[in-house]
Amino acid sequence: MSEEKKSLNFLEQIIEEDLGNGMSKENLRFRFPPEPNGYLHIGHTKAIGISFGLGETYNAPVNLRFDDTNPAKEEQEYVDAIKKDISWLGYSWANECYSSDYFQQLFDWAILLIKDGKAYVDSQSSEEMRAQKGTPTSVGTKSPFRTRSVEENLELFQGMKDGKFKEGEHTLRAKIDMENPNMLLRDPLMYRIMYKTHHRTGDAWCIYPMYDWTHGESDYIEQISHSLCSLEFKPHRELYNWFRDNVVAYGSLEYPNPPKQREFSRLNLSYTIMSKRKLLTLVENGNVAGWDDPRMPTISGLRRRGYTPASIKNFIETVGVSKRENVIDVALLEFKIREDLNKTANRVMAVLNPIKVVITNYPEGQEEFLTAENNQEDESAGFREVPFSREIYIEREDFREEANKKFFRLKLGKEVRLKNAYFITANSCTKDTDGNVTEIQCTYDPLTKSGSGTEESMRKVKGTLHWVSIKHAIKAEVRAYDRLFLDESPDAHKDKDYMEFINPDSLEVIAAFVEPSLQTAKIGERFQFQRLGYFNVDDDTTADNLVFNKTVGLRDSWAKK
RNA sequence: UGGCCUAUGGUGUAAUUGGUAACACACCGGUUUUUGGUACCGACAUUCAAGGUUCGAGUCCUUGUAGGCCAACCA
Repeated sequence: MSEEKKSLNFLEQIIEEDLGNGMSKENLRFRFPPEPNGYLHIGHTKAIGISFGLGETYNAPVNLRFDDTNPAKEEQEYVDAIKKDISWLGYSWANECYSSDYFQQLFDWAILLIKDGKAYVDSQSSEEMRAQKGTPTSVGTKSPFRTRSVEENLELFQGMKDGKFKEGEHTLRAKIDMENPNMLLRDPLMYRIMYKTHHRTGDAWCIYPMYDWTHGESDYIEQISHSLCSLEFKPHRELYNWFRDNVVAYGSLEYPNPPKQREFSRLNLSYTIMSKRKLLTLVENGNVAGWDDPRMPTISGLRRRGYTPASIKNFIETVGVSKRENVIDVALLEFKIREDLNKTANRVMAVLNPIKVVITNYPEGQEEFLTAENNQEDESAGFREVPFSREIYIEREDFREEANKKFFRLKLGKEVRLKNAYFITANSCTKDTDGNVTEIQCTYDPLTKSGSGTEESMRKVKGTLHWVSIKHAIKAEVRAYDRLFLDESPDAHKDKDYMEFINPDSLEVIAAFVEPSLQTAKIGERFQFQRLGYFNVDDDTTADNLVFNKTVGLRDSWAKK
């Protein structure tokens, strides 16, 4: 209704232009094409958000295609994890596709290219071919096998497929231009021999197609209109077009619409890395507990950490799409999860670093249940009862024997409010032989009960503290996380390895006390521990061991001093 | 001694396509507050450089400068 004219990003502009030039809206089709060789991370979310987002805005189908042309690196485990992550984000694909479904079609087209003199079997070693390839500043030279006859090429290629040769003995190459300034056009490899069992095709094939040959033709077969990928594939576009334009000659009846590739910049996040290979290393080195370790920038890690799909989608939307290199501040991601959780997470009280408080004028043995609002941002969240008694825990850092006026919390002779309870005044404290405070003696004012409406309860005090009743509190393990790397761009240093920046203190395990209502908390459930941050129940939780992950802290303008 | 791509506040993204440079985060300050949270208000700060075209340039032209990508039988 509101015609807030949302400005189009450059990809949307391209699509609008194509539509304006006569492309039918029904022909719009996108795809997200991960290689199942690792887990998806927040960087992939950008690509997912772009393609699936375009699918939503144009009501066009989006395929999930596994680019599974290298059985040496790919596994079913990753296929399953990727599907789970995309579903969790809330996207659904039109078709679940696999590049391996097209192996036969690709092979047939390769034969036609050979017959047309556009591909040949090379029988050199990879070293020899690399030497002939030239460099970015010097041209390449032709392979001695480049002029093989069509008949010989056909026979050798069939032999490759039939398993008559050893790995490395022959390859199939496109015959393009060894002197092209774009090195990808210097007779790129189309097939290599590989005796590896594929997670889907088993041992049916012993030659596997390369990325460039496979990807564009898979787009073509699926009739993808806009094949969107990240910037590093820009040089591949020429090759993408070469294969496409040659194959269209063979397939235009069955596949009328040739696809086109466009590139956008990938997402980088400060204080973390976004390389599957490097993330794998963290897992294998034991720097983290696994791909879904809450410190990992993987989707499964973020999920376990307590991030919501909505917060991640909002993040991606805010980040935008362009063609320039960028590093997004993690603070934006953190803002997005706080923004979401502030509205949806119920508030509870938990004490992470306890110190005992005895309310000396509260009758021994007495207890009462006080009414607490679950979420003042959401009226439908309702209320709960929290037990109060003579002995409670508060945070150790919420008490000082003496402090200046800027310290709003408990100090000797001063009054503070206990959230949802009473006002208390600190009168004295007990210390151990080292001088550490072990107990604080306070008195409470019975007339100040929260919600009682009394004049006393309306009194203004600067500080409000959270607390738990010692008798009623339950123990919980809290895992607090810090950033995995201490450097803003850990893998952007030419002279230093990213491993040098690993934060040795990225995980802190805390024995905490939480209010009893949390006894029934379910795995995955999210809460705000008041004044501390947002926490969710970890997968490791068992009947007798409650485990929380700290998703993110509250914004804290006091801690900054 | 190559080819391609990109340059807008600290970070990212916009700018009706040549017409007042805006939005979000971060940072700083204030108001409200039973979370030092939230909400609200305010401040700071920007077109890579130099020329040129034009009444008018972030946008067009020229020349530079800086950064990124490209030499795997990986994707």
